[in-house]
Amino acid sequence: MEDNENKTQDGPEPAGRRGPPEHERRVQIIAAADEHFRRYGYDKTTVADIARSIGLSSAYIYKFFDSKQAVGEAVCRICLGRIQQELAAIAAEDTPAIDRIRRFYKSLGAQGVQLLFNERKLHDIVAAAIDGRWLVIKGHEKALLALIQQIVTDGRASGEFERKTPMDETCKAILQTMQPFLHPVMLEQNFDDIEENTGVVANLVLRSLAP
Amino acid sequence: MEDNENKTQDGPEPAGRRGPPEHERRVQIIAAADEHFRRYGYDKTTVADIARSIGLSSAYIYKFFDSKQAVGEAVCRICLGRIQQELAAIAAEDTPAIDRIRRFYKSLGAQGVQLLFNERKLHDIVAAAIDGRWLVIKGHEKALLALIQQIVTDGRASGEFERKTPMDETCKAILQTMQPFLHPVMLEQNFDDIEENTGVVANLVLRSLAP
DNA sequence: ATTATGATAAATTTGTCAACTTATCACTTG
DNA sequence: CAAGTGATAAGTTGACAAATTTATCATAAT
Repeated sequence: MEDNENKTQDGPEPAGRRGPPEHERRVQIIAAADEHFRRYGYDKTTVADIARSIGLSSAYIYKFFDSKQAVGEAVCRICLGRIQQELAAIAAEDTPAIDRIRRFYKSLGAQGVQLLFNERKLHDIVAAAIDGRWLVIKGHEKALLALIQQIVTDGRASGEFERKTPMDETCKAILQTMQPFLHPVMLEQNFDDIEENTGVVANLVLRSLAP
Repeated sequence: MEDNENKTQDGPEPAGRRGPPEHERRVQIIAAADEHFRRYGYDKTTVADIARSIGLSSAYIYKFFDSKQAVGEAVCRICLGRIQQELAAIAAEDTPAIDRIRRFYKSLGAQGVQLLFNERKLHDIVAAAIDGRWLVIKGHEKALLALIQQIVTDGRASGEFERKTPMDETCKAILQTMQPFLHPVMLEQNFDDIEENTGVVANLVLRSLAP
């Protein structure tokens, strides 16, 4: 069946796991949690709710996850994974790196706003994840950094971008400039001109990358 | 005596005011509020606390301010005004615009961290102001934008910076890149490598501004 | 007129305690 | 032994009355 939605994801093994790593139940739990979190929000769904919806006792959930938060992280990972996937597709395109940078910013902003408006409850979980320093977030940033590096590397190879600045510094700085479109709190505040802002920042970054 | 601390500030008249604009009592109220907010935080100090500390009834406070929030905005304005002052000094320096940009970022980050660690209660008020969309914040951003424009204009005149990109776009984009060092929530999350980050972003922006 | 207040309605916060939730563990079932 | 649960301690939340706080107004003093 269609399992591994978490492939674009970060590091080796997700935190908060417990028990058999590859297990049908684990998948079911995450799916049920995702559904409940989406509908009622993280706070309002109890572990018992999740367990009940797949006909289990809540105790059994803890055979697979350390805590409710760990389930939250798993759902969050999937959510961020979807965002990463679209961005990864852009990064991997066979188009000028300049275009990819621009589209990267646009997609980031658009997906952020989409989450904010159409999947508010998930947006809230991501916000909670950042606030609570859930480490799924570190993974997300690492993933973005890798995608940025991919584009910059290509751009340097093709002669579109300058080659003097240390790759690391360039990528770190670019990631910083994405914070306004990445961070839920910022999105909530600036959603009204995200489109314009992604545009002008992408332009600034591109001027900066020019050879 | 030493009154007008709010000179570097934003627009014409601060919101939430009421009654005589230039009045000794107003100054006293703000001073008392500043002291209480600093020590006990915005939430924990009551209008009565402020009034009592200058020997007035709380009703009289409302002759000068629309609401407790309006008093909060006034205090917030002074706090942000101090930050603006330091930044204005940098913007006005007679040094290469390149240096000023770099120092602008550094100062922004340093002052943000300083507020976070040494004046936590004021930091919290600024956070509340942003969250509640108090309009003192819009004023702050406007002021920053003006300072950025000042530096960029100088840099263009001196030949340090390129002249093609519309001034407006450039400044807006630069302000966006400052969000990670400007926004209290971001500062709380990234304080540990603010110094490095202001550095790399300033560098990125300077490469972008290069002619 | 300007400076100032007490009384007061409406909104918000605080404190309390019962109900609920999280997480563990010893235990059962197939 | 892998799959699964009931009982339960510790921690958290919800409901709701009491207390406090915000904000206004009519009125007094200078």
